[in-house]
Amino acid sequence: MNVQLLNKKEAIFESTLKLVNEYGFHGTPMSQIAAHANVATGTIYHYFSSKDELILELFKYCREKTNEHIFSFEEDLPYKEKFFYIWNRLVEYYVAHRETFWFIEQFYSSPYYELIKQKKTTYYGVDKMHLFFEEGIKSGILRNVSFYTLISVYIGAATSHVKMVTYGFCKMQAKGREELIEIIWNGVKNQ
Amino acid sequence: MNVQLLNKKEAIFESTLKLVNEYGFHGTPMSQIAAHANVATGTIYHYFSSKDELILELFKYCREKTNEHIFSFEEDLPYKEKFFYIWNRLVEYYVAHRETFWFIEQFYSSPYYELIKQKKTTYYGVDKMHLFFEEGIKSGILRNVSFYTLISVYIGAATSHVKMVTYGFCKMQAKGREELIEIIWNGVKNQ
DNA sequence: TGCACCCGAATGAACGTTCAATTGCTAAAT
DNA sequence: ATTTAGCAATTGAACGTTCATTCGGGTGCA
Repeated sequence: MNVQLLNKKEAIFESTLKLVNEYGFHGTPMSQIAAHANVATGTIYHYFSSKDELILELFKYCREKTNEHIFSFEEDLPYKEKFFYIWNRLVEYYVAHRETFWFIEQFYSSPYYELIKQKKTTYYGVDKMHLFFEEGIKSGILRNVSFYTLISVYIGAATSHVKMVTYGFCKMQAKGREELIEIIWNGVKNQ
Repeated sequence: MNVQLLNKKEAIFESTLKLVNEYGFHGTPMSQIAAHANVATGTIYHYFSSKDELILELFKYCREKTNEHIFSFEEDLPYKEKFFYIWNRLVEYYVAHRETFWFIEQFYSSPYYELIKQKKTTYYGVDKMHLFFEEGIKSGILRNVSFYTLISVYIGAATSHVKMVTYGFCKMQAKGREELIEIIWNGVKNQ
C-alpha cells in the first residue's frame, strides 16, 4: 500500500471522526463522509467492507494512536513520577484530541463495543496498565487492591476530567488536573 | 392524564430504554419501539412530537429517577457516612438498573447532550452534589479543592466501576466497591 | 357533540451498498 | 524503448430497503 492510499484511508478516518462527533454514528451518512474526505462514496467500500467495519477500524486506530502517546516514558523514573506522568499524558492527549476522546467514549457506551468485547486478543493498553499497577503493589508503593479498582479511579477520574474540560465546565484546567492526580495518588498509595 | 395514559407513556419509555441499549439510538426504529410497547406507531406521536423529543424526555426521566434514589438519606448522619452512602446508592442503583445507566452514558457521549447542555435550568443532581461538597469543605472535613475536581473523582470512579461490573470484568463487586470508595475518601479527606 | 386517545397503512425522503465503467500504475513481453 | 496485459484504485449514478412521520378514520368517555 503506497502513500497515496494511506492518505485516502486516513482522510476517510479523519472525516468519520469529525462527522461522527458532530452528528453521531447513524446521523453520519457514508455519502457525507465521502464528500468530506474528497473521495467518491464507492471508494470507502474499497477500504472497508461496510460502515460498521469502518467504525470498528476507526476505533482501533484511535486506541492505538492514544496508546502510542501515553506509554512513552523513561523506564527508570521513580514510580510516583511514572504514575503522574502516564495520567497527565492521557489527559493532555484527550484534551488536545477531543474528537478522538469523544469518539472512543461514544463507541464504548454504544452496542458497537459488544462486537469486539469478547475478542481475547489481549488489548495492549490494558495489559500495560496491569503490569504497571502490579509493579506498584509488589514494591509496596500502592495499596494492595484489585486491578479493576485501581483502573476505575485512575481512568475514571481522567475521563471525567476531560469531559468537564471539553464541556467547558472546568475553567482552571491545569490546577484541576494537579488537584485530581494528587487526590488519586493520596488514595491509592500505601499509608 | 389518567392512569392508562401514564402506563402507555411509561411503556414507551421502558421499551425505548431496552431497545436503545440493544441497538443504539438510530438502530431502533419507532415501529419497533411501538411493537415492543404494544401500541401503534402513531400513538408514540400522541405523546412525543418526534423521535428526538422521545429520547430527550427519556433522558430527563432517567435522570430524575436516579436522583430520587441517591439523595434519600438522613440529614443528621455524620459527613463521612453520607459521603459513603450517596456513592454506594448511586453505584447500586446503576448496577441494578444498568439499562438506565448505559442509556445515560450513551446520551452524554452523543451529540444529543449538546441539545440540552446550554439550558441554564440548574440541574437538581449537580446542585445537590455542589452543596454537599461545599458542606464538607467548609467544615474542614474535605480538602479545599474545586467542585469539578471532587465530582470527577466521585462520579468518575463510580461510573467506571459500574462499567467494569456490567461488562463482567469485575468479579468481586462488593469488595471492589468498598475498596474504591475508601480510596476516594482517603484521597479527598483532609490530612 | 366534542375531545382525547389510539390505530396502522401510506408516504416520501434518506441511506447503505452495488456495480459497470474509467483511470492509473506496474511489470512482463516484445 | 514501446507495447501490452492486468490489477488496484476510483468514480458516482442507480437500486432497493428502511424508517420517521403523517393522516384519515375509529373508539370510548364526558
